[in-house]
Amino acid sequence: MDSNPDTRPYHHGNLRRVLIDAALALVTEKQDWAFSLREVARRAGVSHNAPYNHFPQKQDMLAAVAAAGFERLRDRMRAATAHVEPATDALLACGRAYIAFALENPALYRLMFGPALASAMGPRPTSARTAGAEAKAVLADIILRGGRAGTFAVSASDQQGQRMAVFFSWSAIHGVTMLLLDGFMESNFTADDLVKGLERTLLKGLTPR
Amino acid sequence: MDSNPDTRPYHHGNLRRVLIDAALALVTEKQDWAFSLREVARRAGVSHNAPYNHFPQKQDMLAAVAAAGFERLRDRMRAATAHVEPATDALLACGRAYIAFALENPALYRLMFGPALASAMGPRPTSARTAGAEAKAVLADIILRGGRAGTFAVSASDQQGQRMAVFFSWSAIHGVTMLLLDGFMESNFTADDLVKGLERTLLKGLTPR
DNA sequence: ACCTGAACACCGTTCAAGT
DNA sequence: ACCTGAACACCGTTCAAGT
Repeated sequence: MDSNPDTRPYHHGNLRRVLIDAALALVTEKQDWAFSLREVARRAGVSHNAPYNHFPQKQDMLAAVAAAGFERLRDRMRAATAHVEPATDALLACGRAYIAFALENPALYRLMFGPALASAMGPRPTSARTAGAEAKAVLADIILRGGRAGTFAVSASDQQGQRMAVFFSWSAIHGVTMLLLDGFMESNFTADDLVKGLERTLLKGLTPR
Repeated sequence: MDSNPDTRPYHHGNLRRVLIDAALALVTEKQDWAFSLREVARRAGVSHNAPYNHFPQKQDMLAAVAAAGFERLRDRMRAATAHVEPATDALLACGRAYIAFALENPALYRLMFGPALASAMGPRPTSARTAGAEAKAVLADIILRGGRAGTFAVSASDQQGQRMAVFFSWSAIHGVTMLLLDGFMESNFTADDLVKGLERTLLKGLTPR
């Protein structure tokens, strides 16, 4: 907001948030998640060392941006599926919203599943992983709902079965999304083909026989 | 081989291959695909500019390494599925070999689906994409075989249906693999759970009802 | 045709210093 | 507690020069 060095206070106040937003804007504009810390600092109007007061390493900033991406994705999934019944419809709507988000923000989506997670495979849960788990929870809600209503073949008492259903549903959506972004989907597929395939993949393992 | 500057010929002969192998070794050793061009050159015992005679940009070297990775994956898939009958067994064996490869070479697998493809989404097919298509073809072979034998519900005449089946099968395997590498799979899943889930995901959409 | 060495602009990170 | 500026080692890329 206040980028004039004469009026800008020495202590920024909420630099952390400003830096994350600047990074998000950079990723979106250049469609490349490989931004430099210095460029983000320039965007935010601070010295190239100011970020180190909020992120010990560049990797931590990447993780924060990835977390912001997961939060946006989670909100999209929630908005697309709230109060949608039956659960089969909710699951498909969730998948469509998920893919739409990735197609609108391909570089951000790659960042979310890329460097931030790759180097954070240690025991401590990074912010990115926590935010990812929240997006996953939206999917879990839908599947549990469907299980309770008898729409899906997952019993409310079989917790391991529930976890498996959630994981493999997410896998299916994530796999389609990634191969789509990577250009491995035949270009003559129509949007209808995609929805039909998603339906097949997502529901076939869940619906009672 | 001949790293002694006195006996090594001025013209290397097969520097391109040597560079790719050095990069592969670096990725494997450091478990990080973000190697530097200069480090690869040092490994190969040449000046930091020698690679530019074989790769116009660093990105092209990344693509070449990714292509080498896809070739290895393709060979693994072939070895695990050649002469395996029926097609259901071949498909599951393929999925298991695929995941095993990714777990043994996580950094390489990330590279294959990461920066090399991300920046090469233009019209011209990069070496990485071509090699990826070859790995995909192994999957396609299995599914076509199963279709002809009546094991899978894909008719030999419905080419679009075949392509969809291949794409969504690959998506399922890729999605499971990626979320696994990213640590989004519950740690209490056993190998049996994984195989069971794979079976469900891969076969439910393909087997005749 | 293939490789080298100097040079350039840029980067992540550290450190002492300012407010 | 938060930010700045100088400094260091490193990087991708270019260019003129060697063989």
